[in-house]
Amino acid sequence: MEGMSEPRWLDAAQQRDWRAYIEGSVRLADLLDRDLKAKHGLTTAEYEILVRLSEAPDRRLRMAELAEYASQSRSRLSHTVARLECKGLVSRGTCGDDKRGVNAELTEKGLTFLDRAARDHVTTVRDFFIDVIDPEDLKAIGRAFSAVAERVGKVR
Amino acid sequence: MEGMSEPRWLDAAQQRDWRAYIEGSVRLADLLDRDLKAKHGLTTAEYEILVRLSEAPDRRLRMAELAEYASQSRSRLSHTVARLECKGLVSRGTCGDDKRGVNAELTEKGLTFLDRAARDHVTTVRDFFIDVIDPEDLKAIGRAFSAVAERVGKVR
DNA sequence: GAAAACTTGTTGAAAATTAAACCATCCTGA
DNA sequence: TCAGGATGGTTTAATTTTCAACAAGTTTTC
Repeated sequence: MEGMSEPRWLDAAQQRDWRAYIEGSVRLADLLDRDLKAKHGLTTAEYEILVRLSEAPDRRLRMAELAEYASQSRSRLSHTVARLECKGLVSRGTCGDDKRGVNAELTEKGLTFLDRAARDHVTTVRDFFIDVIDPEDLKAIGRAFSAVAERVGKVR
Repeated sequence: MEGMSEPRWLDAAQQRDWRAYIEGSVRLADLLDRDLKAKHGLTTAEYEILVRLSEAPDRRLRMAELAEYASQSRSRLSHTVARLECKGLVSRGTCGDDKRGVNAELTEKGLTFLDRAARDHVTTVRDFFIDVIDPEDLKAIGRAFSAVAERVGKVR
């Protein structure tokens, strides 16, 4: 089966849009990273974990679920939660029914820490993303990336 | 100046769109990374460098420019180009006028290697991004992220 | 024309991420 | 019931990225 067919290349406009997306998203991610690190000593990955935990019932989730919500591999999550535990922002405990399971829980300290970080973060997101984009275009982004997430999800 | 004013939080729709973007973009990036690595042993960062070089006059650029085009720090670029040089895909030489300058150049081998990788890559981009998105929404993404890139650019 | 200030690119170590091996627990079916 | 296989999570090692310090070259300033 080595009859490699000619790929359908992107047309000029698609190419331009795709490139714009790559450049914009990389630069934005870098900025958010630096911002979060400078002001609160947090990685974006760490921040994401704190957010998901804060929204969970009892501010607690099993590692596997947390990994899913935060779009991280389990291995990565283990390392990152270990770091957050050192900082006292998260604590780990076994979960009742399944003895393999581990629950990560946001500590009191973690919650107040997150509150502060979230304020700054949302301001930056606004400054460099939301406020720069036409509201209709933002909706389009929501639609588009929901579709992408779903499409990619099927293959994981 | 510690009169921290209340941040303007995102409204429900903005929140939803922002989250969708984060999730979709992270999952897409992961997928593209894995795909490129599995099929060609390349990082996305490495791939990006090869692409920029291939488009430059004489397939050659100064490190600083390359860093700019590929949205990478100079340090990171140094390391990455070193790796690519080991693989024989890129070569480095001093540049004439400014003795501090270093030119990175795509080798013949690098070019043919990139050709193959690009085929597969564009196919995956199509499968999981372009073809999943309404054409009008893609245009919106182009507009929006151009604006974001410009906005972020000003602050670097 | 020389000192100060800045730019370019690299380096080495620390931090983070990925990949693969691993252990313990849980589930399934014969 | 118990053997085989799957699942959940951690761990170790390899790879990649970041951070800070640096050497060498250029520009500015006086």
